Amino acid sequence: MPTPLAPRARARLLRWFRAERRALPWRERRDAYRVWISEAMLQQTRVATVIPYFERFLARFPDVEALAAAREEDVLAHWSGLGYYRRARTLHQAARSIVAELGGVFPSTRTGLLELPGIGPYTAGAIASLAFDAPEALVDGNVERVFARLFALPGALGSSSLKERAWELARELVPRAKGAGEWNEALMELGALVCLPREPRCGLCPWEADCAARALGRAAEFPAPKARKPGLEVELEALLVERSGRILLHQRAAHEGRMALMWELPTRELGSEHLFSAHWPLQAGRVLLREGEELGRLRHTITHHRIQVVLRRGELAAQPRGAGWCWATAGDASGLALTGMTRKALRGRCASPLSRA
DNA sequence: AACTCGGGGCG
DNA sequence: CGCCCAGAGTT
Repeated sequence: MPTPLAPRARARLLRWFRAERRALPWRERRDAYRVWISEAMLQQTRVATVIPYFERFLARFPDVEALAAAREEDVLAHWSGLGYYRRARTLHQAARSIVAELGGVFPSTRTGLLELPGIGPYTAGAIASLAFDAPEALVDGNVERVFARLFALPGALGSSSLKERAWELARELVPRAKGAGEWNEALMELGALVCLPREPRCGLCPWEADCAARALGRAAEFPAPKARKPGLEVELEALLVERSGRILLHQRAAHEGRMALMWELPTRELGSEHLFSAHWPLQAGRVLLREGEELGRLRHTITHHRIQVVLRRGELAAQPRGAGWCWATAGDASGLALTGMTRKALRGRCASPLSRA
């Protein structure tokens, strides 16, 4: 198969990247641990969102041993607000596996990396190439979009056909000897800075003359948009139970699909859909809570649910005891693994902002 | 192959 | 308000 991209074009991308690459915290030093944490956080999450989380996380868990030794709840607390909390759990499990089974040494091959929980095809390629400069390809949303335009590939964004074709091209194009990491990073950076989803800045692009979609005058039309379902409407009721300056929080069960082990205001779902729990959290089968006056409403969106939360004052019918309940001050709350919804509900009510030190 | 999982920022 | 983001795991 002929090389789909001329050597001059390849060199043009690298020249562009060396001139334009952003200074990002995880680019300061390239060890496997830092690459891994940044890649895990960056899954489906914007760079600007990740930066403060990355710095707090690295300060608290500076290496894989520190992460492995931490309690899961502490890891979750440092993830609170980032979303996709399974990432934090698999990160923690993988750290323990690396320390317990691999002597604290990071796998340096794609196949070795794929054995670890939370590391899929993209992240394995990223760690192998960025941290170890192994000749491994990667395809993320940026690369998929760049290739869809550069080669005018058919298929919707995220479709298996486009994704598979993008992986083939990525494997063909990645440097065999050295420089795989820089090449991969340059591709992603081009997607992040120039080959933007809505309005590509073709005038700034090192591949403007090479781009098939541009030649058709339809760069912005590639890739085809993904079909999306409308979010389901959900109405929740959350209770603010206060006692001597503290707020009652409830911890979601470990087996909950969503946001397991995260802390939240006691919550139930109104209406009949029951996409969330329809009842107040119980203790030994007993109802502990009664709802009082309405305090306000807020909107929150999680993946496919559009949620309206009615915030009410709550009263205790019995004394909550044992694990799964806590009385938190504003200060405590900043160190807890709160759900985003609870964080939002408490914002402005807590004396100090919920910034995690 | 289709679904699920958070949350935010921007046009 | 819709769209998309340095995806992975489950069904």
